[in-house]
Amino acid sequence: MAGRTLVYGQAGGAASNMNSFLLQNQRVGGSSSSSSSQPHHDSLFISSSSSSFLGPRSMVSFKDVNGRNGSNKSLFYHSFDQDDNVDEELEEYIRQPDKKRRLTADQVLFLEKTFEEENKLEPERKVELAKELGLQPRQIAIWFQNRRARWKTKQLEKDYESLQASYDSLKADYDNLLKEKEKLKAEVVLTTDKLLLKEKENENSKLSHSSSLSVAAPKGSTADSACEDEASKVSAVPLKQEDLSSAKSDVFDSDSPRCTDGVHSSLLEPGDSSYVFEQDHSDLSQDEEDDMSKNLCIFPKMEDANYHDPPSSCYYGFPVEDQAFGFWSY
DNA sequence: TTGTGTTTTATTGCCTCC
DNA sequence: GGAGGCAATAAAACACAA
Repeated sequence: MAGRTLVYGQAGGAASNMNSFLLQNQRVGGSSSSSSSQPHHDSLFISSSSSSFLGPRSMVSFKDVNGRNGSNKSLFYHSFDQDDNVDEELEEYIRQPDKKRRLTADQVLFLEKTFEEENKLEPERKVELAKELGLQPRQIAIWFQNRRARWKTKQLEKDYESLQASYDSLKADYDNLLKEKEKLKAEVVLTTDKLLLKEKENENSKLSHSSSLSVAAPKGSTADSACEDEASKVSAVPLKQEDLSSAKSDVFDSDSPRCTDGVHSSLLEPGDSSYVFEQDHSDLSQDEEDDMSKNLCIFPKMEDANYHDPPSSCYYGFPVEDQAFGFWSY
């Protein structure tokens, strides 16, 4: 956009009115590093005979931002009428084309303060600032533009750090919950095992009682025998109330040992003396009850002909593991 | 002193607004 | 259509380790 490109070498702007400029060696964050290939001069006086404005290379001295050493005209404006004692070498250096000059620390400080108050400049304010600092309005605009870009970058970094912290915190919570889930899952398995063993024990006592009444009772299936064998190994431990409530509210793990031969129907036989617990949905909302009716398998009674072949996805009226832990998933 | 990475100043091209 | 803002980029100035 050529129309916007400012030719700094042309006379114009506030600084062009100056007869001469005092250049300082003061640089932003700069050190008078010996490594610098540039000549160092505490102050450089440019002859007023030089008719052309030095453009962005023009650095105007100002001793004190607060104006303690300022002139009447401007805090940063020093006018000198002398046009002699100018080292030609220095002048050549100063006039070097395409050489960038950094703003002085005081100039930057002043601009920073201004930026704190207003990060965008009205055209009038821009010209005013340019006069104050002895710079081209275009330089002021560029400085503010670059400053806004730096501010934006910093802001993005802050936002990123903030998001990172939030993520870390959430991740830690998530990990803790996962651990807790595994712990609870293990408890469920343990409780389920206890409950199964207890059932077998009850069933055994029932069978022995009935066999004493009917001597020629038929022997059960192989699975029955297996369960009986297993149950016979279990000592008679009274079932605690907490075990029952835990088993009621939790779910069974598919990995846990089980007998699917139908003896568990005793759990759901309210009339039976060995009835362990009843399904209580009183504390469930209607929606939850609906969900249960969809997802849970209502066990048939002993008389049901299909009783011995319950759906594989059903177990004790609880969803099988994959579904059972679904509501614990995140 | 030199090589290299960072910061600052300035340009360019595109976009939006009036 | 011109003015001004922004993103991307160039390049000088600067910092610093080896």
